[in-house]
Amino acid sequence: MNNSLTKNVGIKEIALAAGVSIGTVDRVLHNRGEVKKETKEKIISIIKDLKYKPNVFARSLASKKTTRIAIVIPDSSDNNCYWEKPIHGIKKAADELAGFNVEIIFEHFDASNEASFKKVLEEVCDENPDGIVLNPVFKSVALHYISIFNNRNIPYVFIDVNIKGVDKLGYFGQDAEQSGLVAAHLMDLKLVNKPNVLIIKQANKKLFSQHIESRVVGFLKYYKTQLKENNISISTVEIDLEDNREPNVSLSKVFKVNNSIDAIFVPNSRAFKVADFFTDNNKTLIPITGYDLVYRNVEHLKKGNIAHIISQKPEDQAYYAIMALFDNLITKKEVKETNYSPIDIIMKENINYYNFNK
Amino acid sequence: MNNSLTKNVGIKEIALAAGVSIGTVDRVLHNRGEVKKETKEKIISIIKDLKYKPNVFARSLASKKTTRIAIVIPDSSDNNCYWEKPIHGIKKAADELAGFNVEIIFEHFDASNEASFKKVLEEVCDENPDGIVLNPVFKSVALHYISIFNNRNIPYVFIDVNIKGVDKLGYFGQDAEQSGLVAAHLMDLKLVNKPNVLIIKQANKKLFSQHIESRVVGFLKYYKTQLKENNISISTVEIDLEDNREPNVSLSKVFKVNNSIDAIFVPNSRAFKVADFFTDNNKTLIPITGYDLVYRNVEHLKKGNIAHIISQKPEDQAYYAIMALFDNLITKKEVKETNYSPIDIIMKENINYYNFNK
DNA sequence: TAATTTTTCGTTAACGCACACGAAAATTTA
DNA sequence: TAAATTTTCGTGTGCGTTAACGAAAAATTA
Repeated sequence: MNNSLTKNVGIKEIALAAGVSIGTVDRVLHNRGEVKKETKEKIISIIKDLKYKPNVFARSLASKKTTRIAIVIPDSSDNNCYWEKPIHGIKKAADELAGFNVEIIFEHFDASNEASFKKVLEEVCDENPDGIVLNPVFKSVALHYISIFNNRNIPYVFIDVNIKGVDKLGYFGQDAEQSGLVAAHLMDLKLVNKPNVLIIKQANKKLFSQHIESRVVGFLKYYKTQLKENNISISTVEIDLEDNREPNVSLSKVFKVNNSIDAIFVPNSRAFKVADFFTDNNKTLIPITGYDLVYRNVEHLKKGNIAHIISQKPEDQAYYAIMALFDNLITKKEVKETNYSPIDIIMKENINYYNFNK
Repeated sequence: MNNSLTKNVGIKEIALAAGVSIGTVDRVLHNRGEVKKETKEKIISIIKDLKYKPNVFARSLASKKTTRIAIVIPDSSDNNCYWEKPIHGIKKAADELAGFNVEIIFEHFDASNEASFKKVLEEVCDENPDGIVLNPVFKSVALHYISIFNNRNIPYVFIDVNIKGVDKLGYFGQDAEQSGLVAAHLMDLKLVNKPNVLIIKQANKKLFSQHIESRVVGFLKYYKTQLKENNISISTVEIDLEDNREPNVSLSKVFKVNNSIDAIFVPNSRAFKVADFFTDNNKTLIPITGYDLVYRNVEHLKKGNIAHIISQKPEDQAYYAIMALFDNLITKKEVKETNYSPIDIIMKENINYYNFNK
């Protein structure tokens, strides 16, 4: 439990070893020139030999420059209040980083509008921050700006949505497919006798999300891998939950045709709208499994109108993303490439131990 | 998102406002005397008014004294490997605190031996640390030493087990009773038709734990509050799971008498022993719900031999306890009195997203 | 009241690093 | 070769805090 016994070498020791002054050492450390080539090389090799690690405390004490971290996430609308969540994590990180000379540049865009995403990324480029936390929903646009970041040597991490094969520092989010498997298992616990399960997908193509698609894939996979394919009947309906008349219109139709649905899976954060449909119309409830602890989901969960919620700790994702990025910027500490957050299972009984944001 | 615009006040600003020198301010900050009563009070009020927060960097740069935090938890035996877990959290905290001049004094005792507990606390008293993280399993002994800590003004936090009504800084652990409710709900999902549920309690009286007792209380409460009392039959058996011949002997007996048990609830971390009983004897498995992600539980969970595990993030508990204590020691930041950790529901499908340690 | 002790306080040098300033050394120009 | 540049480097100050040292002020004693 003891910290390293060897005294940390500082720039003073390096200067001594190299036969120069600390000023010169400092110049090569921040390579701001004005050092003869040979001495520079000599100092560099000594720095490596002695395994110099700057004292972050002394550094942030002496330095007046602030590191600037940009955060690019969707704004939270009435229809997509999920993105309120990460803000709490951002605030927490900002609080802890206060005093570390860190400035958080907070940028948000309209998640249903690619142009808005582009505009925001343009602004980020202008700001030229030291690091970026990005929710890269629109892949092609994201890729364009990512190449700019790469050129400028600005490190970035992804949050919530991942893009593979790019030079990101890391990804912070959930294993979406696996979360679908969990949802399926939960339903499976509750259902018996070849049940009918309804999956409600988002109809509006503008809002297509690979992430949510993966949840459905995982859900279906469960029954395949469990060899229970023939033990269940799954139907799917596409509804535009952004439309205020929905899901009333569509679900009414569905239930007119098929009145024997035993459970519903909503692979996005709007399960509460489905629960509303049941309570508003005084229909007998059937188990609903949804995602994310947004306010209205929590309400229904507490009342028992929603059976399960899969949660992904969005606050933590934002918090850890920022902290990891900061650590990397300051101490060059490596960031794990994939940082999956837990797949939390929330029910009436344990909701109070998860619903933290004040 | 901008950090406070007001420049952080330092001891210099305080000195100016009080009309004294920084030396005097420093003296009251560390109350090392040699300050007139009136000036001391004046300075203290100014410190509060100006919301002074010491600059931890400058402090750890200048200070040569280390703050010493003692941690008192059981050692992990073969029969109780749960306590391996918090060590990871302790290591993580120690890592992050390295450089902040923090020394972790790690003390462990035999959880089945009150004298060992007493001996360790005596040692802690000799060490005279700046703060203590304590797992107060033996209440009466704990109370004795707690009064000593109070006298010496040594702050302490509880971990895993709580004692109410004492002057602790805070408690870090799970709401045990509520976790029993969750366990019951999980079983309820899986069972139908007036099932027989067996609860396996720890027989050895030396190991009595209020904490584990509460889990059973919560479990039973579920069926009461759900008005399902008459819809289930619950039997209890006391087995000393520390005994190597167990649970073989006792469970064999139980199943000889009653062969229609549908599920088993094990309110401690040794569900794997019960699972062993089934696999070793080639008995048909029934759903087992247990606690804690110790290695052998995880193995069984992955294979499907254990249905659910309730987890309580022991690493986090230790980590947060230490960090909160440290924060309080350094910045006098208040510690929330009750810090419940989430009641995590772990199944085969999401285990990989929780089983973090190395 | 003067001398002595005790209480109370201000000054100052670190801690490890960043960076401005100016000086010495090397190079170029006249 | 002397003067003017340019390159290369060392010195010194400050970041906010700690803590040692010693000085001033107050209290006590003679």
